[in-house]
Amino acid sequence: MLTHKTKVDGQDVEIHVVQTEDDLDMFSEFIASNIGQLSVDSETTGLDIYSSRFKIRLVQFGHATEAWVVPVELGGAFEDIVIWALLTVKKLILQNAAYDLQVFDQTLGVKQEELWPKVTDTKILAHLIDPRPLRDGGVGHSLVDLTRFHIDAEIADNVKGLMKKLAHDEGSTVANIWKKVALDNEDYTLYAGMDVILTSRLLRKLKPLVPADSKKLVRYEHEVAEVCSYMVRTGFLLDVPYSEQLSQDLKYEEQAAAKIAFDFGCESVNSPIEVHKVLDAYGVKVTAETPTGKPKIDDDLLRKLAAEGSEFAQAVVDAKKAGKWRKTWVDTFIKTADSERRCHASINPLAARTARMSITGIPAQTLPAGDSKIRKCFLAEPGHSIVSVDYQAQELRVLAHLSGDRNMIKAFADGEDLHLITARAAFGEHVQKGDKERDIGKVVNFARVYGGGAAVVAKQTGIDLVTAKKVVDGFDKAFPEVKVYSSELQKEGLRKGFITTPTGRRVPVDPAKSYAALNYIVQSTARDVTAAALLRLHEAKVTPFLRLPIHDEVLLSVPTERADAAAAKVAEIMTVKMGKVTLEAEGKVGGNSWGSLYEEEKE
DNA sequence: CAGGTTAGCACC
DNA sequence: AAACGGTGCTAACCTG
Repeated sequence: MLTHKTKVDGQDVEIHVVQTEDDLDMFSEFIASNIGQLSVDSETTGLDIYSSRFKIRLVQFGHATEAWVVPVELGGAFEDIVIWALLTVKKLILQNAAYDLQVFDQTLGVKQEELWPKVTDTKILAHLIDPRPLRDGGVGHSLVDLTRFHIDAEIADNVKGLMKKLAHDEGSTVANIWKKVALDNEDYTLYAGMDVILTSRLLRKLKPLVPADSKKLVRYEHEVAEVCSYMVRTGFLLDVPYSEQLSQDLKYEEQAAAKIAFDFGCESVNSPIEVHKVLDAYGVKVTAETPTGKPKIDDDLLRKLAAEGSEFAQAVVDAKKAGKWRKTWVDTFIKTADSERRCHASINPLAARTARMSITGIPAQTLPAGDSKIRKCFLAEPGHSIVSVDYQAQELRVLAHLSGDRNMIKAFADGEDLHLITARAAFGEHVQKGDKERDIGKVVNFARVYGGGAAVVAKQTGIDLVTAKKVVDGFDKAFPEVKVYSSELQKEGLRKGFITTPTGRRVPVDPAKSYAALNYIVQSTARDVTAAALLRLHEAKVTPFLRLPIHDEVLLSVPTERADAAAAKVAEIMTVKMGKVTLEAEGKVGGNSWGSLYEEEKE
């Protein structure tokens, strides 16, 4: 057995590294004498839990002054004892539990279901204390960032530097070192052991910092994380032959368009500098600028030029689009699919400042919605249909409730068309459903939720600034209490530096952007409506059918013969009353692919 | 040259 | 008086 002795925050700490089976007796004594609570972490070959090459290497247990590192990669007794320890310790502390619990599930066969009820996740606590990432003025949520702020900056840098140094020593990179490094490497085991010691210390520091209002969110967020983690484990079935064909078709499209652009003298369509060079040579003046003052070459400009007959601009648009669709979507799906053709998107249930979720790996929140091509890559299970259940005008209904605006509440209660109301307040009572004035009303309704004004509306709709102002005023006239509520909220944000949502969540408000307070509370409350719905669906045993949450929507795969009934049932479970406003969910039943819900957009 | 930043584009 | 909120990913570009 190897023992590292070092100091954290001025205190002596010991990290014991199990090397032979003889060391396991002492390890199990450590577990037995700390059976109430320990922090846990694992080291693995990478982050691709569901790939066939993925392996677990080390598992670490520890408290504030002592850690044990077990080389589970060796299997046998090392693996057995770790499984026993995971199941035996009564409370487990982890930093980003969803990751390690999926690792244990996949590699050791310890089901997540066994462990979630006894987990405390320091990352969840950190987010409830301050949801901002480093770049937005927060302290970050990674173990290193949290250690730097709450424990000791030097230790944080040392730990971070350890793997960097190791990668350098071995002639590798930080991303690749994890699978290569020797299991008993001293830097590696020191790093591994330090992680659990720091996690234990973090829990102590973070617990008292969770605001009193947010305390009730602690359990709730662990449960949301749990349900999301099950969805990730299930994965989404990929139509591999279709995806491969689509990838080829897109590649062909991209190359054909890029060839045309090349013949105009543009070597790379993705380089704004290159594209500008060609446009400039043809006498096109670009007036719009990027934030750093360079000519702005975007889709808006290129489409305008294409519409005026520019073959070059059209080619650039086509090549860029085909390239993005292939590289960002289709090829990523094919690459990440496991041996059973399933894609496991990774869901971060608590991501944004507002607590909105984010989905990475397969960026499922951002697949093109105007064309079914990309979403057709994903399939319901054999014999199943895709079902989507989404909240109707979720954020506007949340706004109606929060602001208490009588007109808005009444409009929703009577089933009236909110976009029409805004349009009529601006343009007069003659506006009808199909009119373009109603579309402008819709843009204004959303812009108001986002904190946008007349300039934004003008740009988005193409109408002039004066008319845009008129419609924005129309909104304020139609729903006067929204403005009152917004300014009260701004004041609160400026006074306290944060606002508190109805669930008790603190959302920091930047003094230079106090107008964003309204959007924050609406977005965050809407997120909690969907998150709470996930918990009710889990309670109702729907989880095995869930595929993904997408903001105001939940996506499922359900047996085809029961699809209509299931969609109705899920909608019923999701629908909820908020004061005088009903947050109504509506189910849609599709065919075998996700894309089937996006075909032949009518109207 | 790895890793960070910028620009652009996909969504709610 | 006005104020566009939140995300992820890629290629190109920049920097230590």
